[in-house]
Amino acid sequence: MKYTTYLLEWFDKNKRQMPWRERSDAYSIWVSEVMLQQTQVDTVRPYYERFMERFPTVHDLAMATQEEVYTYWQGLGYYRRADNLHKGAKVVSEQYNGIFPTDPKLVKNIPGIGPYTMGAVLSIAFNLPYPAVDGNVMRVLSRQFLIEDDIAIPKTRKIFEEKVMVLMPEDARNFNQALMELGALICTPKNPKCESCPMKPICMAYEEGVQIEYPVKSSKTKAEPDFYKALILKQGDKIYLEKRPEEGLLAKLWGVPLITDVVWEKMKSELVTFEVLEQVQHVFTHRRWLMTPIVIEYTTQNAKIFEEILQGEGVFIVPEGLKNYAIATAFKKVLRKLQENI
DNA sequence: AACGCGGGGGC
DNA sequence: GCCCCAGCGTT
Repeated sequence: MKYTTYLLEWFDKNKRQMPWRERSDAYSIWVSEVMLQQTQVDTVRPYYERFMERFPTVHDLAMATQEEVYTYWQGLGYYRRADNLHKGAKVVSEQYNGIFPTDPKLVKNIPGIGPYTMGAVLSIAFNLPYPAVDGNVMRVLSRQFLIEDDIAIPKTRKIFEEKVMVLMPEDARNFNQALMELGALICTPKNPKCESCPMKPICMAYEEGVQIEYPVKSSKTKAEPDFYKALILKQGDKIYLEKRPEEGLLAKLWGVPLITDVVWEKMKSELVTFEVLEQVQHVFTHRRWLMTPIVIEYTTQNAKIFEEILQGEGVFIVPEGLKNYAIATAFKKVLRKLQENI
C-alpha cells in the first residue's frame, strides 16, 4: 500500500533518538517495551540507561536479587513489571539458554509479556510480521478509518490487530514503530498536528473534521481519598522503614508505617510527645492517599505502644542508608517533608 | 469483562 | 481537575 510507504518515510526522517533504538537484540528491546508499558518515553529514558548498565545481558538480570531489581525500578511505578521481567529473564536465561524465542506460543508464556509486548519484541527485534497494538495505534487507526469500537473494551484490541495485519508491509519493524511514533508526535490525544501529518491525505477523521471524537472510549470512576497517619519513628538520626506486604499496592517496596485515624487516636492517648507535620498527598490511578506525617521518638519506654503495628520486616536506618532500599514515591514525599522540618 | 496496579505530563 | 501514557495478570 502506497500510503504505508509515506508513513515509513516520515518515520525515517522524524523518529526520535532513544537508547533502545541504538540496539537491536531482543533483550534490549524487551526491557524497553516493559518499561514503556503505560509510561512515557521521556520518563523511561534515564531508568533504561541505568538498568542496562547494571544488567547488560539477560543473564545478569536473571542472576540478580529481587531486592536489587526493585532498587533500579523505584519511582517508575507498576512494580509488578519489574518482578515479571525478572522472572522472565530467568526463564529465557535458564530454559532457552539466553536466546529469546521467536515461537509466539513460547513468547506468550514469558511472564510480563502480553499481546502488545510480544508483537513489539518480535517485530522490532526480529522483523517478524506481528501487530503491536497499544494506545497510540488504536488512536491513529481509529482516526484513519473511523473505527468506532470502544477502546476501553478488551476485545476491541483484536479489531485493531486485524487492521494492522491488513496494512502490514515487509518492514514490520519500522511499521509498528512508525504507527506509535505518529501517535506520540502527531496524532496526539489533544490538539493533533494534522497539518504536518503524512497520513492526512487518507485520514477519514481529518476529512470530516472529527479527529477529537476519536478514539471512542468509555470513561471510568474517579479515586476517593484515603486518610492515613504516616509514622516517622526515630532513634536519634535513624528512621524506621518497613517492607510492605507481598501483595497489593506498592507491594514489596519499603516505606514508613501507615495507620488509620482510628488507630492513631488510641495510640495518641498513650504518647507523651510527638510532632505533627503538614499533610502530604499522593495520587494513584485508582486511589488518593492523604498522609499526615507524625514524628515520634522511639524509646524503650514507648516501644510497647507500637508492638502491634510493627509486625513485618523492619529496620532503623540512617538517612544515608536510604539509597539502598527501594522506596515508593509516596513515602519519599513523606520523608521529604521531614527534611523540610529539620 | 472488570479490576488492581504508579507516577508523571499535558492541558 | 481530568485524561493519557509503546499494558499485564488475576478473578
